[in-house]
Amino acid sequence: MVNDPFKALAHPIRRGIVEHLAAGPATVGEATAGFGVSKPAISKHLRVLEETGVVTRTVEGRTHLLALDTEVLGEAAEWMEQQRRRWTRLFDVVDDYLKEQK
Amino acid sequence: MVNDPFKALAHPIRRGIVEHLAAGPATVGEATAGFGVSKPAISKHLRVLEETGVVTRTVEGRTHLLALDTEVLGEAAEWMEQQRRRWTRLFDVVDDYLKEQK
DNA sequence: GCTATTGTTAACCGAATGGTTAATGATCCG
DNA sequence: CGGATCATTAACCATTCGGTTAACAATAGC
Repeated sequence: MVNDPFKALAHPIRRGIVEHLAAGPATVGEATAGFGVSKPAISKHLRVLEETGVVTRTVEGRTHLLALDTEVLGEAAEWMEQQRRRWTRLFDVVDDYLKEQK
Repeated sequence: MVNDPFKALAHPIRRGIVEHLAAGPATVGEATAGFGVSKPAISKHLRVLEETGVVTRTVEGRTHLLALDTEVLGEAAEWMEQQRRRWTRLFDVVDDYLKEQK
């Protein structure tokens, strides 16, 4: 089991799938067209995205409907923003201090 | 060369280093204490973070001063937020439509 | 019922990742 | 100078990752 959203987004093909699904739900074929890899390769990428909870799947007949589940995506983005802001705030404090010295 | 911020953040130790540096610059020893791996392992993780531009290094005597460079971090967070929002907006539209049907 | 379509699973392979120990560089300090 | 300290590089090893082909499963449509 993977369960790490950053790891899930570490591969460009997987980010490509997410980008496609951000426009709305799609079948496997639709969401993964044009990546230039075989179908088994795609299947593996999808499993990683599912395991982290980034993507959900609904089987409808012989096609599988994929959709983004943005909760995990949001949490990960929030983590990054939080780290960025903590550092930026400190940087501003130091910057102000340096300006005062002049 | 790695140069992919998502790949750089795919490893928990590397995220741990980023978290520490979000509190302010630190030496290698400070920023990487308590991860329970050898120093060469740490060196490799640092190289990955540097190659993506997430972390910068300033050599000062025999110690190396590390600091976050939040630009790349911000770009990655922005990408995720953008995907999330695009999907959420569509979801809201569909949701509203379904409510109207009642 | 046969065939095409959609997608997965199984088995395998090479390359990358993440870790180790041993040796090396470079600086500080008595 | 000589030792202690901070950190990297080199060489090696096991595991994971990302890809392949071949075979299978399940539905759709003639």
